[in-house]
Amino acid sequence: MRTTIKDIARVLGINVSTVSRALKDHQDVSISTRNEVKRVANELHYHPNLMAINLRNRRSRLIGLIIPEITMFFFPSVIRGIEDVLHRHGYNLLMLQSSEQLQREIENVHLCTENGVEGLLLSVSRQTLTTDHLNELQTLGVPIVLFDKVIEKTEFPQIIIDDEAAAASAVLHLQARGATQLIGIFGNPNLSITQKRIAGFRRALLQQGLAWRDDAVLFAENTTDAFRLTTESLQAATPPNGIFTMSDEILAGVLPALRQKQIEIPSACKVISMSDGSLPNYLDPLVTYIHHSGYEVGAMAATRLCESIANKELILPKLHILPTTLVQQQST
Amino acid sequence: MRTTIKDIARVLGINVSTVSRALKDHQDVSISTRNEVKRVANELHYHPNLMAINLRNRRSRLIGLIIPEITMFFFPSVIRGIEDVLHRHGYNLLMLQSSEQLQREIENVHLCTENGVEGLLLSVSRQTLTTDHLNELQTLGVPIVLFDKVIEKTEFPQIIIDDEAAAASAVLHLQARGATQLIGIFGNPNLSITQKRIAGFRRALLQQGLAWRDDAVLFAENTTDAFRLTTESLQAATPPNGIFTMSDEILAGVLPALRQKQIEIPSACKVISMSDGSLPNYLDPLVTYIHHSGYEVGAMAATRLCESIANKELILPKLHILPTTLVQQQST
DNA sequence: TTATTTTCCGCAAACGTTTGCACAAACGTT
DNA sequence: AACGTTTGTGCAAACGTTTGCGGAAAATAA
Repeated sequence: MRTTIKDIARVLGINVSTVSRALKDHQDVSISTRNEVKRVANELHYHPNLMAINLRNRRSRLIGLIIPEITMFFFPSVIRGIEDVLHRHGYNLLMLQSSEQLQREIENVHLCTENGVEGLLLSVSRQTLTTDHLNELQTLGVPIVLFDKVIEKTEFPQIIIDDEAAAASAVLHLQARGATQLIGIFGNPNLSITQKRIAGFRRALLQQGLAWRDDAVLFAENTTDAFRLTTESLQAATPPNGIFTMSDEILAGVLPALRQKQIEIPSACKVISMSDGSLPNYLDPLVTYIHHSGYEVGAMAATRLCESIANKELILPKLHILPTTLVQQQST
Repeated sequence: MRTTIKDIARVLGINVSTVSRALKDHQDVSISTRNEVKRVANELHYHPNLMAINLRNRRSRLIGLIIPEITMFFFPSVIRGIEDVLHRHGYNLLMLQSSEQLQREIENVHLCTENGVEGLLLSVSRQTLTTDHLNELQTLGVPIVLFDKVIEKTEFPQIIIDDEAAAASAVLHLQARGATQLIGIFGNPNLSITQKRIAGFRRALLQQGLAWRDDAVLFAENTTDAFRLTTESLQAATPPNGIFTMSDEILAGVLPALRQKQIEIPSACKVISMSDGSLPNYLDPLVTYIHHSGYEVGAMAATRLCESIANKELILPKLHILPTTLVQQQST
């Protein structure tokens, strides 16, 4: 049985309230009893019961994190950023997976409500089209920050990057390197992150007077999809000589497809991706990418959340846009 | 303000105890009031306060997970396995990072204690040499399961694979393919996972009468280390023609080093790794590896933990050894 | 009718804390 | 010596639940 404040009180023959105050160095308690209390607390290996404290104080020091699925792509660094910041602010992380299912996502939001999280970080599932399921939590005064996989139709604050510009600059880079027939492979089209990258891709293509192919914009749900789409694309009448991939996950499918078709990079086909830079370093060839830091996204999302909890302000600036940089590899 | 059971009671002019029972379809409450209660609960968007429930019931439905650092290697799939199983058993995950620091790990164990976790899953940090810091939690009757990064000197149950055999079979495979000068690159030598793989590597080397080089066993803390060590090794008088890497993280450093030195795989140098199979699929060339499932490790660890919570048995069989399989790639 | 059982609900204590308030003892002031 | 002040402690309520127990009203049995 865990030792409680009561046990300490009983041992010393004093009241629990005195023990409680002594443990937090309250001025009302004499130095001598404070020391006695601490001594006994140590001897009995006392640990405060957070459930009781939280109930009493109506706080939980818990932040909910809901992500579609924890894959090796992008999320590990995001979570690292989140955990670091939350730890620094004294919060703990309740991690939930939606497994790309809206139903699970909704359940998880409820779990967060019931666990009394003080804030929620959310990256939505593939099936999520609105943020209606967040309204109740918000009504309760719990701040919510969306990051990375966000959707367009929502008034919740979001941490993202300048997707439009990033995608556009990727196109410019491909063109500068001599690519003329471009395709872009994208993820879930519901996500605003995807829509914006498509927009940037398309805008740059048109502005630069580049060919607009039927298969200019492709959607891959995962790495396998990306592999298949790339392969198909390469079999077209005029195969692409420039490929933009919007994520590591997609890039991971594109490269093997090119390799299998024995298409040389970058001579026969240029490739550029958007990435947080972890995977591309391990691939061959080292592909050029628009770098956006997953760690930064996570850290920023967590920071914003903590601030908004501290200030009790629910109305945050809607968007927070993180910078991106071009990481040019010699080989591409 | 969240609506509570009291609010519902007040609205209906009945006692909270009746509401409580009604909500869980207790026989003692008439069908009609049960329905009334549920109706009002719905209208007021009632969500039970888990902090109160947990305090009252002395349970938390929380499982602590402490890992050194959430990287893209191995842990994502482990966490997926853990989360899936825990969710199925109605548990939530409290995720803590030790950032490879013993101090943080100890703090995190305390956090687990204070949050009243009902079980702990632990993968130790680089600095962890004993499991003394777990004793207190164990004394409290909280079951603990170690997985993957475990240490030798401990009586806690562990989920691991047959590391010795796996490493040995890797050596056999390299030899069968014609490699004669073998080196192995390993991770943290404190971990029993490392020690066992070294043992297997060494045993097979000796049994097969293969050359024992001064640099046969190397230790890399991370990918960068692995790159450096490989490069150095290749500059030796007799460069290796077979390399065994004990993890994806190391493999990710070895391949670029070989590539930079323009050493052909597998003609000039054979490579084999141990992996959960995610990364190797994206690398070029596709290297052969001893497959062990991260998902399985996580799922098994979580399953064992849930069982042991359910049965209130703290004494689990010490080791649980998961199977491995050789995944042979055509190219190597 | 009366006696017995069943049905339904309320009371109150408990889980481990925190905190406003009351109050006794010791102190300092005229 | 009579009065305020400070210092240290205890009492009790509260946070939102659950649950054993008791008992009134209703239903059934005699």
